[in-house]
Amino acid sequence: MAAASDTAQRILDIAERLVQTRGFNGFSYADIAETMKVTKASLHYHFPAKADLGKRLIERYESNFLSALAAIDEATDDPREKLRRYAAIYGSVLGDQRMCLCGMLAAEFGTLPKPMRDQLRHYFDTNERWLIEVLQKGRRDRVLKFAGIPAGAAQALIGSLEGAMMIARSYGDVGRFKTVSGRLLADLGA
Amino acid sequence: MAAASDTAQRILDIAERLVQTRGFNGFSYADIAETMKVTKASLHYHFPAKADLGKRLIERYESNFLSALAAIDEATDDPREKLRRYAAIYGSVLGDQRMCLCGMLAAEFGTLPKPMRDQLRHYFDTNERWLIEVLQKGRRDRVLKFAGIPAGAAQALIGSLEGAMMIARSYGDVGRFKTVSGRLLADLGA
DNA sequence: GTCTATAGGTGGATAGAC
DNA sequence: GTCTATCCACCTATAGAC
Repeated sequence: MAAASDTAQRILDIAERLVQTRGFNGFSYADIAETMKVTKASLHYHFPAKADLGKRLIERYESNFLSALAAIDEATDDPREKLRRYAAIYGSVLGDQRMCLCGMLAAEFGTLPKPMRDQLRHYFDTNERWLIEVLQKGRRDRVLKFAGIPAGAAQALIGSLEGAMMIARSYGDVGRFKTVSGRLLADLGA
Repeated sequence: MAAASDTAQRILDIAERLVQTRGFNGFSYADIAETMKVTKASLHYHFPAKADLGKRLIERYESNFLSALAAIDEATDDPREKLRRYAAIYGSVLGDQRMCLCGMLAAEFGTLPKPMRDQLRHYFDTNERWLIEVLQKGRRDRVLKFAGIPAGAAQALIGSLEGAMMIARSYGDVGRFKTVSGRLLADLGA
């Protein structure tokens, strides 16, 4: 994978925030151009079609998210603490007035081009795999508890955090998310 | 509240499905016009601005949802059974290839006109109130269990169901939702 | 890499005839 | 209530000069 240019990165930064606040169908090249003080045509040099931009957004988001998970793995071995930090990432995103990029895109799934749909599922898959490992180890070590297979618990946690984020934002109330998030962790024993 | 005309109801029916599948920013008057075999101008007679249409959509959705909740209250007194039926509503919507109208709008919150935002919160509020009553009675009768105040458990349940729905749709997999939904109910003792 | 200019299309919305 | 006709703003995207 070639290193993306500095300009391309700035475009992605701005577009990312726009998707996280307004959705993929809620922003345009004009919004990015205005913020960057360049013309729309320049943006098309870096990302010919909006679908290209969208796909790259998910790829980069997943890559950054995986780095954050790796950092958690470096910082602690305690499954409970890992889950707490995992949930804290969502909380900090919401505190920054954003939604999860992929939660937003999941809502717009019906209008997304195929490459973006595939990339989106890939994000949730890798996310789930990391959680499954944590949950498995946690139950083995008898510090976490949950019914059924780890995959089910992982899917429930991801969905619950995404949904809680969405609704909390409708109330402009991060505390509302933290409360729900705390409950979910407590149920798992974290 | 005056009875809405038959035509207005048909418009709302079609628009509702469009929002549930594509989002409020993902459809246009042209989409409705095509399905109904009328012109866009005719639609504006019934709903002058798209924001009017959107607000009425939420009002009607909430009203219908409340009727469904009333039907549950008529059908059973068992808090566990009430929760099961509550979750089953979400499942049947997803089975019909739709998302919850208000879950979709919550994702698009950042782009919604103020009247729609207010109506959306009102939907979640009434929803939460019903759940709180069920949860309270359930705990009093020792058939449901949950930590903290009922409001927290209610908010967690709503958010979790909405989020699980979103992600399950990305996989085109209703079973995935049912699994998560079943876990959530089991955690509450239902 | 960025610009000007523009194409070609679609968005929501209105005026006025029927 | 529905139509034709139209407005204007905005959208994604491209051609070609610099």
